[in-house]
Amino acid sequence: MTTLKKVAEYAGVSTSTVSRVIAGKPYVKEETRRRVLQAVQELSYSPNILAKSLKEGRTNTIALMIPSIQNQMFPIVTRGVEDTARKYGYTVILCNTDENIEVEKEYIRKLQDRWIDGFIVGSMLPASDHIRKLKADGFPVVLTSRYYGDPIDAVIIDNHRAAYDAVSYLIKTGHEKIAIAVGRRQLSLYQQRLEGYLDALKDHGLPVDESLIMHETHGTNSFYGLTQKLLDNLIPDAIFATSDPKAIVVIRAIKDRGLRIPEDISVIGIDDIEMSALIEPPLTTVSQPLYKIGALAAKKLIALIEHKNKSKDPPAPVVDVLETELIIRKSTARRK
Amino acid sequence: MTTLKKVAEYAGVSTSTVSRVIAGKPYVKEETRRRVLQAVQELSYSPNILAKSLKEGRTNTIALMIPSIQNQMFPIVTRGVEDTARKYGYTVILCNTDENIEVEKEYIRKLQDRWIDGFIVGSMLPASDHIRKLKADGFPVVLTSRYYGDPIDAVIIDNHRAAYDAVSYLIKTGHEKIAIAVGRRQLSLYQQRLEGYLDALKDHGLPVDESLIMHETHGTNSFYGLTQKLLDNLIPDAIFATSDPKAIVVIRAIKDRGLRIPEDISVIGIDDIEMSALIEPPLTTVSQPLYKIGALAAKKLIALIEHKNKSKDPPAPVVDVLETELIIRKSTARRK
DNA sequence: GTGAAAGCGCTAACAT
DNA sequence: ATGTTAGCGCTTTCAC
Repeated sequence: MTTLKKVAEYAGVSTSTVSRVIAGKPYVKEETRRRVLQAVQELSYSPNILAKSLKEGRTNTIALMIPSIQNQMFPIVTRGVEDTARKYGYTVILCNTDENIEVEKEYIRKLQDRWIDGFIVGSMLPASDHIRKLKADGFPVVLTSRYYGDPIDAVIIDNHRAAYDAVSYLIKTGHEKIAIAVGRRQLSLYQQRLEGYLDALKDHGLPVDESLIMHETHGTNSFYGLTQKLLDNLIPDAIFATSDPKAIVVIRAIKDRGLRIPEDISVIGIDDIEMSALIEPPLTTVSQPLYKIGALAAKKLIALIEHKNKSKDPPAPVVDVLETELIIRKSTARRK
Repeated sequence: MTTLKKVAEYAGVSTSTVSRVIAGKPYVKEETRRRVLQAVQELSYSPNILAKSLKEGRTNTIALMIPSIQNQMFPIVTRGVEDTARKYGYTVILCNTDENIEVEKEYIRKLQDRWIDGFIVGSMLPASDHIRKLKADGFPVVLTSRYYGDPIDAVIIDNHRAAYDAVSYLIKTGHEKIAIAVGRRQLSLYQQRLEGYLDALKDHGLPVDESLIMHETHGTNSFYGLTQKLLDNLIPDAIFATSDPKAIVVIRAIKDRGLRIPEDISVIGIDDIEMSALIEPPLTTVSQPLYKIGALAAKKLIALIEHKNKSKDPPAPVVDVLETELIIRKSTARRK
């Protein structure tokens, strides 16, 4: 283990001089600098970040909290975060919370003790008061995807509008009996998507049929059974899934029932994950810029962190709403 | 910020006593212990892990290096790693290398400076000498998936056998013209899977037809074009994809050609990722225990780390070969 | 320009 | 059973 001290001895200077050279600070004679650099080279010294962090009170590490990396939305978001973090010299710690608020809390506690510089939270629940406390305690926090109106920076999409666009498209292409697969109601993003669906129906003069509304019971896969049950009673013109993973399960259920997509039933989703274009039929969906969401969240968080280092008050939170786009593929077709 | 010292003053004892109590060490009078715990409570003290790490020379952090979390194999492996790490009190840093050896090197350097306790490497390339050096320098390292016979702990599957099983199954169910989609040759796991294919053919008296062998050119998606080109010349009985993501692309290409699966062409893969059961038709594949691979790798790595703390010599590396299993679904059908 | 020395918060001999 | 003290490796005043 080569330390600063050894380099100093080797170069015949003091540790503070070496420190200055390493940090690229001024007020070092050119010749001295050269000698130190030489020593660094020859001893192949590299600084101990831990000691540096202890001294400086920051670790250049951020945490990314998500429900689960197995949800296909998150690998892309994660790449956005990680690529950006790396670009700025930060490392990221990945935390899967499984929607379990206790796991989330435990992570927060542990990471605070580690002096994590900031948090990107994609797993926020209405009850996640520990996240709010984090922010209130002055920790840099950026929310993604899930946002409940708190005074915290966030990167989201307009969920109501994405759903409204999807359902309007179905209506305009002649669908009338439109079912919906809604995710957990406690997540406002699903609540908003449900409302987008309801409003689209209303605005186009279509009635709301409660029996066409499927509510998630226990995970995404529950839509397999729910769809089967729905089909026992009636065949809708279309099913709007409030996320692509749900759409994929819905499609599986429809096919296992011997029905064709889009001939018998159209299916539309929201997300545009990688698989959406690859499944059969390729899924019509409203894309959200997942990579960009991650990248922007990371960028904002890092800005917050650097700002904090200059010890000003935290700036007023800003919520970025990114654009979504309807991607028409083969899982929907004109009716009548 | 509450520190040990403040707790000590508050409780009217020395810092070492507080340290002892926190660490649960013996030789502390029951009443003193209670008083300290009380102080810890009231000041809501929690230790600074950074300082502790600096002192102890270990960080309870491990790095997981993978090609990309966007490759659908890795979210599952990652969950295995992370769940296990958390259970043992470790945090994991996620590193996507994009198969870029420079990125890998940069990560290693950065993480060494951070005093990462150990590495799980799922991105090993034949040229990854920096990983070998890591191990040689005494760092705990565990390899997953990719293994080139180095004296390093590893968790892998028998690739030759997995491929052999897949192809043998095709042959036994009447397929003769069997094409193969082979991943990058420089990765021995694909080389081995190719050999498994070749040997299965040989053992069953089938000829090898070079024109049936598709080699990956630039990423998984290149198999879309390769498959199309293959189908221009001939329609094989089956296509063996050396991984499920490749199988999914191959299926897309076949369908876009207007051919049916399995009626016209059977398709078989290796992996059994979550999507494999959901696509149309559900994919016949040889499953590998991805979660278990991650979990076992983490467990082994942690054992290595704890062993190292007792400062014995590192134990001889052991390579664990986990079982694979043929999962028959709907993408293959009996011929003739 | 450069060096001495204090201290970030903790642990672990060593003393008592 | 408890306290004193010397670092872990680094940065940063403050002198010179």
